[in-house]
This record gives sequence, C-alpha cells and structure tokens, in this order.
Amino acid sequence: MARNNSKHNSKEHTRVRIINSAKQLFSEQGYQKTTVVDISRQAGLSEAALYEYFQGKEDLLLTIPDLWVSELLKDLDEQLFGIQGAINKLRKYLWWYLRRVEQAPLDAKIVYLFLKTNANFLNTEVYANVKKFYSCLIDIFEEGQTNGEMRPDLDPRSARDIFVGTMDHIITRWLLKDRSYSLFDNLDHTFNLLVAAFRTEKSNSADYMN
Amino acid sequence: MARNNSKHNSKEHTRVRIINSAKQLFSEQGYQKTTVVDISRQAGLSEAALYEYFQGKEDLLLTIPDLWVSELLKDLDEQLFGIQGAINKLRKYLWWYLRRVEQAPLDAKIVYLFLKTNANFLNTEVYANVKKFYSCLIDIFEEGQTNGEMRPDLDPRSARDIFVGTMDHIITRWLLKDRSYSLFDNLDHTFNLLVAAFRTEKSNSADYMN
DNA sequence: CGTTTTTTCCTAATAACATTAGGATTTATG
DNA sequence: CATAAATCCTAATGTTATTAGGAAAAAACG
Repeated sequence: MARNNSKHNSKEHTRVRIINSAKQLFSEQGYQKTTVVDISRQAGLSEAALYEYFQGKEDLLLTIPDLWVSELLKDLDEQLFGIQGAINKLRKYLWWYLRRVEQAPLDAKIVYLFLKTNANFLNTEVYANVKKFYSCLIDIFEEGQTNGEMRPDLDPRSARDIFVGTMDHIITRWLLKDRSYSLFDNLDHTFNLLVAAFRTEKSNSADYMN
Repeated sequence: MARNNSKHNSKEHTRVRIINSAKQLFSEQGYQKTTVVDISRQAGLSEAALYEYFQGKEDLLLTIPDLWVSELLKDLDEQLFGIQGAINKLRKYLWWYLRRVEQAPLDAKIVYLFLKTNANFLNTEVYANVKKFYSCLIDIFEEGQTNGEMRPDLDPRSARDIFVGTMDHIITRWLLKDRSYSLFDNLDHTFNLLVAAFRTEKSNSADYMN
C-alpha cells in the first residue's frame, strides 16, 4: 500500500504540475499562442516527457476544465442544502457560483473563452457536467412554481436561459476585462430584476424576508 | 475611372472569394483545424497568393466578423426607425437580430465561437462596433424609463446585461447544436419574461396591444 | 505594336511547432 | 546485486504558417 501510494503520488504530482503550468499559460497567453515547450519547461520537464502524462495539447486543454467543473458539481448540492424557497436557492446559486469563478479565474477563463471553440466540446465530459449544472436550475424553477413563489405560466427552460445567459454574460465580460473590477458590483440590482421576471405578479418587492 | 474600377473589382473579387472560403471552412472545421492551404485551394489560389490579400490566417479571421458587424450596425437604425415605445423597440431589436443571425450563420458562428478567444479581440474594430451595437440598448431602456413604460429604479446597464446575456445564450446554444431547431422557438415567452423584469410593476400583462 | 512597369500569382524555401522514435537514466522489486 | 518497470531525454519526423524570389499576365506608355 505504502509503495503504491508513493508511486502514485509522484506520478500524480508531476501531472498536477503540468496541469498548473498549462492552466497559467493558457489563460495568460491563450491556447494557440502557448506552445508545448512552454508548458513542459514551466513544469520542469522536456516536451517528450509531457506526452507520458497527456495525449497532447488538446487533451491538456480539455482536462483542466474537466477537473474544475466536476469539483463544482460535487459542491453544488452541499451549498443548496437546507436553503428554503426557490428564490433563496437561486440567490445562493448565483453568489456561490460567482464566488467560485472569482476564486478560480484561470479555470473559468479556459472554460468560458477557450472551450466552446473546441470542436469536440459537445462530446466532452465537461459538457455533460455543465448540463447537469444547469439542469439543477430547472428543478429550482419548478419548485418555485409549485410553492407559488413563481408565476404558474413560467416556462422553466426559458427562465433558465435568462438566468444562465445573464450569469455567463457577466462572467465573460469580467474575464475579458481582465478582472479589473469586482464581479459582485451591482449584482444585487441585477438579481432583483431577474427575480421580477420570474416572481408571481402579485407579490410586491417588499417581502425580502420571505 | 473605368480602368480603376475594373482593377479594383478584380482584386476585390478575389478578396471576396478568399473571405467566403475562409468563412465556410472556419465555421465547418473550426479555426485551428482549417489550414491556409485549405482556404487558398478552395479559393482557387496558391497559399502564397493569399498573403497578397491578407496578412495571415489571424487577419483573415478578424476580417470576416468585421464586415458583418459593421453592416449590421448600419442597418440597426433603419430597423428601429419609426417604432414607438421602448418595449416595442426592444422586441424589434431581438427579432431583427436573431433573423440576421439566422441568415448569416457562418458569420455568427465565427463571432460567437472563435472571436472571443482571440487575444486581440478587445483591440479590434469589431469590438468597438459590438459596443455601439449594445449601447443602443441603453438608450432604449432610458427611453422606457422616461416615458413610464419601465420601472424608475431600473439600472439600464443591468437591464442590458440581462437582455444581451439572454440573447447571446440563445444564439450560442443554437450554433453549438448545429442550428438543428428554430431560433425563434419559444422566443415569445422568453421575451415576455424579460419584459416583466423591466416593466413598471403596476401594468399587468394583459396590455399586449400597447 | 513593342517595351516597360505593375499587378498577380506560383514553386520552392524557411521556420515554428506538435508529436513520435529510440534509447538512457532512474526507481522500484525480488 | 540483478532485473524489471517507470520516468525522462535527445534527436528525429511531419505538419503547417509564412516568406523569398522570380515567372506570367495585365496594364501603361511610347
């Protein structure tokens, strides 16, 4: 067991080193302008050695967001656990996710700016996880309809499009602008607008406490 | 004049041929997997000849959306001319833009999937035009506030984020899914939800005629 | 029309880069 | 210590963007 562990750890350690180098360089210079030599040098290896750990440059690109997104997915349920009401869940979802993006901007940049352009994206494990990630929103909107917080005629898929679209737009701009301001600027107001779209018409905006 | 024209036309014609080849190949195979040989062959030229018309592959990538977006920008004012009311303008904006995307899916694909990843995007003419394109929305929201259609406490920039984000999200998914359904599916409902976020709270949803 | 200049294009380098071959070195195993 | 496995390296190989240098075609001009 001990030998197995140490072996595994050393190999895993190098792998992580390569991933971190790639992550940094990709998000600094972009995917195209980063060379395999750049990555391997920064990881303290020769180019050829890198190919023992990854199939190639593209494999490396796809591995990075894979790790991040699957980790996010694991955390999501925990974060929403115990929160009552659809609107409160929605709020937590938004704040939590933006926080995670803020904490892992390199991963986020790769997902948002480099991944979609990849021809294989739709066949990726990442894509499957992103779908799960978003489908959780559908459940929240359905809950909101059931318990009367949200309009009965609301189409959950439309609502999700609006919510996800807004989120992604805020994040993408922040990344493009080199994170030069806070992701949370004005977020409250934007969230309240969103909620106004989903909420039943009668409830006025004064019931913050609910 | 005549000679000048014919010269210009011939040169311009080849240029257009190259652009169309590149447009098709980029959006079919992606930017990376398309080679300069592919493009020049399809245009009926040698690789080297292509460099008489463009500085290189990247220049070609940036030129395509440049043309499309500046053309859109020219059309925008015409389309909104004479439409009364902010919400009606917003509706026209959405329907018109999605129609243009539907009619020029190759251009749209390049703008939405390949452009943002480019490190130089923010310094591009395209980016400047996209900004104008979106800032028009700010004017519409301010008009809506002034004439009482929209809530007085609405932050136009937040509203724009929601509107643009939703639009971009719908378009991006449609492109990723290879345009296998209609862009206009369910658009009415989604638009009505958006408007509910912006509209003054008292007006109920029955005033479609307004 | 014939000559000169300019435009347009091509074949054949060059250079950068991803990937692979084949073997050396180090580390684990008995 | 000897052997097997792993990790790594130097040196190819192949692909692709870009450039050099000049040919062919078109235009300009006497």
